[in-house]
Amino acid sequence: MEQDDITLLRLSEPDANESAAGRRFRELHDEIRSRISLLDYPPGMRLSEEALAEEFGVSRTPLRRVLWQLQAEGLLQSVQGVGTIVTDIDIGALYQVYQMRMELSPLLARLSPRTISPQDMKRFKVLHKKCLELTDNPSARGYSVVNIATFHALADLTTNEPLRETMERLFYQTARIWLKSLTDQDVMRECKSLCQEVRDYRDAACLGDIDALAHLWRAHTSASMTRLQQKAAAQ
Amino acid sequence: MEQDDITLLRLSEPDANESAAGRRFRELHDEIRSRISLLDYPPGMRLSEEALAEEFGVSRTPLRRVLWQLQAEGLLQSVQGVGTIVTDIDIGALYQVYQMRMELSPLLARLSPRTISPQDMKRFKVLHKKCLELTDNPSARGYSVVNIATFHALADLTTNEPLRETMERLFYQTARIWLKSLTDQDVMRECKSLCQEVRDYRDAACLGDIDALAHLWRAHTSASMTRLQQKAAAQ
DNA sequence: TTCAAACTTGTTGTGTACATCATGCCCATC
DNA sequence: GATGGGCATGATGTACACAACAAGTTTGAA
Repeated sequence: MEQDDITLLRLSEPDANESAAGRRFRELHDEIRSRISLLDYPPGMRLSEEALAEEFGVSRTPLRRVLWQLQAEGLLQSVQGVGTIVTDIDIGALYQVYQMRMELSPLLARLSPRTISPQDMKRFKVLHKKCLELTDNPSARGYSVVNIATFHALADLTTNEPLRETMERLFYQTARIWLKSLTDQDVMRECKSLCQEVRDYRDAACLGDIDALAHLWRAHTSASMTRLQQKAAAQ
Repeated sequence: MEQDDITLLRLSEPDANESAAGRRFRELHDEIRSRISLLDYPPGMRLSEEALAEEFGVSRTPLRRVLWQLQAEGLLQSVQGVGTIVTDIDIGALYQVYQMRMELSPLLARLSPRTISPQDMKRFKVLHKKCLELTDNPSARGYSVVNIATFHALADLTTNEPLRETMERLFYQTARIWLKSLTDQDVMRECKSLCQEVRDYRDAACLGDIDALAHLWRAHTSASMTRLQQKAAAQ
């Protein structure tokens, strides 16, 4: 599955007239963002600029640009003398982001939607296949990989760049929260839930019904938020 | 009016536990963003990192962080060997941003709105007074100052940070477009239009009706877009 | 024994020299 | 006179040394 992880997660296609520096920046950004989202770098962890720079074979300067970008996106927080810390998110901010996401998802079908192509249908079919594999062998990390890939499959259905960028920004602010403090039982339940969700998307996509896709997305986002709130209240 | 410019435009309040570096970054960012929005740095202009660093009394390193941020916000574009260029915006991207902004403005009243305080009412009253002064002595720059301040007065009515940040980001992507290629007649007409717009906001604010404010905002944003399209079609 | 001050260590922030690249000018050549 | 190549110039990109700062550790005296 590791090879598929890459094809599922590496989604920002290189621009034709992108400079070498620009490409490296984007690759580093996506890589570190993945690690944060998959809890390789859990909230509260301190990252070392020097260690990361050495690992990626660059000096601190270009790496710091990446960390600043992730700080602007709300995933990192740098403090002089202390370090660069992976941010946590409190329940209040989480709720605000989810509220916003629920308002944005219907826009997928309203603002410059693409017509659903056979490639799109295949993409959702592959995602559903991954989901089935996942329910046979559930894992928090595997769940997150499919969850992120599903988001990108949906977000890529609009050609409205401001909408797509905003949805991506907000999604990654909350994506890692799911993996925190999930029991094995929770993981199993969430994997099944994701499987049903992706099946719904696949069916709507095969019908070419982007309006249905958008409303399904909103419904599932809302349900996720509710489950998260119930879990938070139970603790 | 110059003194009022400052009170109108400098709106990001300093955080209590903000580091010296963080405050300097925010101040530089707001200052350069203002210059871009007010066409002190018009689209296509090449900025010199070294010259800017010298002007602000810092080295290139902290200044480059500001320029990268503005690049991420779509206001600048750096190319090695050429320079840092103030971006222009094509009609297609402009339309996409406006579509998005029209969908976001109604959310002002739906996502965590504040109750309108006497300070808010006073803020809109002051804005309207500035508008009246502006119609007596119209200028493109004065129009833009009031326009930007009006945006912030509206955006500050929600406590939903993701919403506020997104609206701000999108607003500044299009704010400077108005000033480009406006005849004196256009400026006069737009100043009058802004005056009516702000009067509507003031009246709604004094009634404490944030729902009306949000819908007025959407309506005026839509009208602005329509006027802009008509002007583009006429050229 | 306790507590506080100094020190050590490791981090991010800043300044600066150099590398890399694009552009326009100048001059030799056709 | 036109044109193409080399070169000077100035821009951003990168690397590195050092400053500023916070936290833990040690050491000394009360």
